[in-house]
Amino acid sequence: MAGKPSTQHLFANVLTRVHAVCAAELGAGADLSRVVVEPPKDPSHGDMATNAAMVLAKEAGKKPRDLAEQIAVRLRTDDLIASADVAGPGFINLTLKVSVWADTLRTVLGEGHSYGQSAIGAAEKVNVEYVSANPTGPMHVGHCRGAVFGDALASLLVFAGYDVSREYYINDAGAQVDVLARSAFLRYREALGQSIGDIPEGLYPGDYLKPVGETLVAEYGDKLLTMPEAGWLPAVRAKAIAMMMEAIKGDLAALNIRHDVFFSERSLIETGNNRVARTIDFLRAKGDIYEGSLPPPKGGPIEDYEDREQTLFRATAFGDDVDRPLIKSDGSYTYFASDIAYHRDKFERGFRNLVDVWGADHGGYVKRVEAAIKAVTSGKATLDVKIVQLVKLLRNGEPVKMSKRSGDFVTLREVVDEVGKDAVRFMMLYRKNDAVLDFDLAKVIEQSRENPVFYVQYGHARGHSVFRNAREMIPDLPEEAGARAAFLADAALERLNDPAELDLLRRLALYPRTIEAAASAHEPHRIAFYLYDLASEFHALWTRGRDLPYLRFIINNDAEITKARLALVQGVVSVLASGLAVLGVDAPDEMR
RNA sequence: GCGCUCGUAGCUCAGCUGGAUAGAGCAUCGGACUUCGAAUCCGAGGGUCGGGAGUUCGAAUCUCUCCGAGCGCGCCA
Repeated sequence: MAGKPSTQHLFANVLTRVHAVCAAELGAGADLSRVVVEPPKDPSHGDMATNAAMVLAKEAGKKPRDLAEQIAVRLRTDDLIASADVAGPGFINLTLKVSVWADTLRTVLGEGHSYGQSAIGAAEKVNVEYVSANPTGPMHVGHCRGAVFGDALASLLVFAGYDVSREYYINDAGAQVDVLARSAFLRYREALGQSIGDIPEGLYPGDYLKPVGETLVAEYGDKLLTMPEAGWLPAVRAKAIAMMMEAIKGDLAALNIRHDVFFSERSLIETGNNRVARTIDFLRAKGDIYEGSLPPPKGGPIEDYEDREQTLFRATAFGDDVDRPLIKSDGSYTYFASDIAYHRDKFERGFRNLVDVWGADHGGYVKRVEAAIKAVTSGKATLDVKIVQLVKLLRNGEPVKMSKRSGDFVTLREVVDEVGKDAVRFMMLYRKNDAVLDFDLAKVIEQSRENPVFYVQYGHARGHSVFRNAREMIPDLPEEAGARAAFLADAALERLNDPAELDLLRRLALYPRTIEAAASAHEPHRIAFYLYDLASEFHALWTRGRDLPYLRFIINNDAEITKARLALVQGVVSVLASGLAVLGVDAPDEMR
């Protein structure tokens, strides 16, 4: 937010000041891009450290430590900085004035739920595509990681100032939706009282198609029975897809996941506006398409392999390993051909930043789509494909058995019903997206430190427990968060000077930085880990009050310190709620 | 065979896009409940960051090369 005070992001604020000093020292032309200000690993090194002198020494023609000392001299006059010391190979360690931390808390209280918001997105348009599960049945548990990841990433990007569109690509054009239609037609006959026996191999056997059959009866009676397949298939297919998408949207709603755009693959080839054909023409005009044959694949013998001439996209010219076919032998487009047109459509809708969230089994597909995007946008758009790895579903450490019979998979809804939306969402995000994840149905509902979902939510609830207790002493402490923050903002915050309290304040100051780093890396898991750390420090301070009564939040004969500490608790609660909201996890006021 | 991803404490994982002595949880061992809910906290031990080479002031992080695991590999989506 352009109008916000720069003090909201303490690290950015100090970096600006360091930059100014470096420019004064080296001249305005100096390249400051590698200069960073970051929290040192070792707290004895101060509050922040900068590598400025080491990065700039070569350009300045000076020894790093000498340059560091020159920069430090100037920094010492800064009104935020208490001391600046040169250390190690040329680090400048900064200790901030104690008043900075009270000011930070005032900022947290004043900004409320917008504390941590960033402007790095500069209102740029970003398209995040996620889920995109085939509309052939309800969502199963394998879908949920990408769904949660994409949704949280989108929220994170919004919080970081991007203009985000959440998109779902409906694969409603391939052979699998014809199979869906035939499967639904069987259920239609069944609903008309015909005996259909076992579902033949190759069709979808799940009971979830029974309502589709019943709906078809309600709409058509027995009229479809007399038609040839070519007669009924389009209508049955359309109805089945529509009903499957409704089911999927319901499953997603159970996880609080929504999309702005549902984009139909079929719509790309609609008569009169065949965007696949147009895209192929476009590429052909650029010379990126040719007729030729490919060497046989190496993975193993392919049945009915036939060397034939086909229409190929010159993917190798854009970094892929092999050129890719666009048209099948029956004349229809390959999935890839549609996908190129789809991504080109995103570009034409004005998106220059594209994010696709895919499952691990699509990893081999990344290079060709990246190549296609380069070709189709002349390198003007960037695509970041986030691959989410497999989820291993466990119960008490034992793998959850899935039946071999297809159609009998573990549905996403079953998992959400068993452990709750919050546990699913948090655990899906409490791991890097490209690492395999164990999801234990028994552990995620445990109420213990072992369970990070609980641990973080409990931190939030504990804060509210303090407020409830405090009302005996301060009856007019407001219930509503914003009013409470305002009520506490004028407390004597400089009395928060215990090391544990200062640690917590430093952690709060880190939040905007964490948001920006997570957003630019497209890594929402960093928020989850940050929240765990914040909750941990809060729990620690809480427990210290038991051994050291003077550290308790509520001190009966000292209203001033009590109010200051309640302000600290409010800051913690506020940031916990903010981070949890980005992840789409509830922040309860009490645990039941 | 090729491509992508991963390899960090006994186990499960972080490591802030190259920073200082690599951190948590679990497990093991030892402590703290007449409290602001101990649903928690404090402490100890435990590491050739898969091996090797390179890039530079500086590498778990970047490059190369081996080893090992997972995923994928013309007209499936």
